[in-house]
Amino acid sequence: MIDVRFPTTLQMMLSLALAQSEGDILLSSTQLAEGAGTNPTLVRRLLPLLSKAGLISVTKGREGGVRLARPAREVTLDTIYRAIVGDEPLWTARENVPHRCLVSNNISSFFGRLTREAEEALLLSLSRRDLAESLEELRRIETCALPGR
Amino acid sequence: MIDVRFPTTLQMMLSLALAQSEGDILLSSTQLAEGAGTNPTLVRRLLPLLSKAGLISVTKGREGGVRLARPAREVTLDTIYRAIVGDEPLWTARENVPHRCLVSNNISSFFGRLTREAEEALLLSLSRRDLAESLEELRRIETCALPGR
DNA sequence: TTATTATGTATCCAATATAGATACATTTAG
DNA sequence: CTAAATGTATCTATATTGGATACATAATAA
Repeated sequence: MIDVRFPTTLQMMLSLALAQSEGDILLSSTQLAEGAGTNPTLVRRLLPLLSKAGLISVTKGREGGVRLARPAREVTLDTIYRAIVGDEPLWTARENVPHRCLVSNNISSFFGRLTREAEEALLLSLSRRDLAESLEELRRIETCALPGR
Repeated sequence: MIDVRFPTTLQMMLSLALAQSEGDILLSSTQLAEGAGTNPTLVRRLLPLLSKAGLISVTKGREGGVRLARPAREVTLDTIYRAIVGDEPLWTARENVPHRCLVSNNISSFFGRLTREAEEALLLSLSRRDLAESLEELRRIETCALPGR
């Protein structure tokens, strides 16, 4: 099964940014799930990760729900990625490689370095966008997609 | 199950680069598999991808085997990644997201752009290393790991 | 020509990770 | 106290990968 946690979380965060811009509205896990085309359980599994990272603020109980914990402009997409993925490296090498030659002896260290470098490049790319800017991009996309007349 | 095709392929390519530097030696899928801690079947599933990408040259039949098709200096790691991963995007968004609002209407386009950008950054990072340079790095790692006296 | 020894593939099974569904404990506002 | 939200546990279905076996195909040595 394909891992859709990052795209799903990103859509949740964009929905929260939109709700914030429309007057600090709280969204429930059910509403977030319907918007993202998934079910409330998955949303409720993701919320604590975002909450621990300080990106959202969650209120339990009646009249509770979810909102962004910071202005949309201050939430860059790399922090969302990190909140969901955690310490998991982008790529994982095979374990139990026998040590027999220059390559097999040191592939693990080498691959670790390579992975960290690539990850850094990836996160830097994500850090160039924030939620507010992304909402603007969504608006531009919607405008472009309108049928011409 | 964790996907180890890229790390495995990278190790195979490094082994081939080492074999090349030691006198254009051919390696069999069995030898490559033993070095990488896997089985010949997986290696033989990966070889055609590298071959189609023009990175290796494979000879069937008795006395056959695998060698690099180009000098190690001219094989950058991004081409290896592309050969194995193909067109598969780095991240895949969920399908069947209902179109109901600014976010859900346009998330698919937005996420596609984001993914392509991140992928580009990733490949650029990989393109900074080639196989020859990587062998040198393996040698440096091995030297550093020697116990001091 | 024949035996040997490579790769290329098909097939099957096992292991693993994620998504989805249900249920229920916990928390909080009214 | 009730209603309604999140937090979590558990189970199942599904998809993907890796490993094993077998065999077709190809090419070389003898």
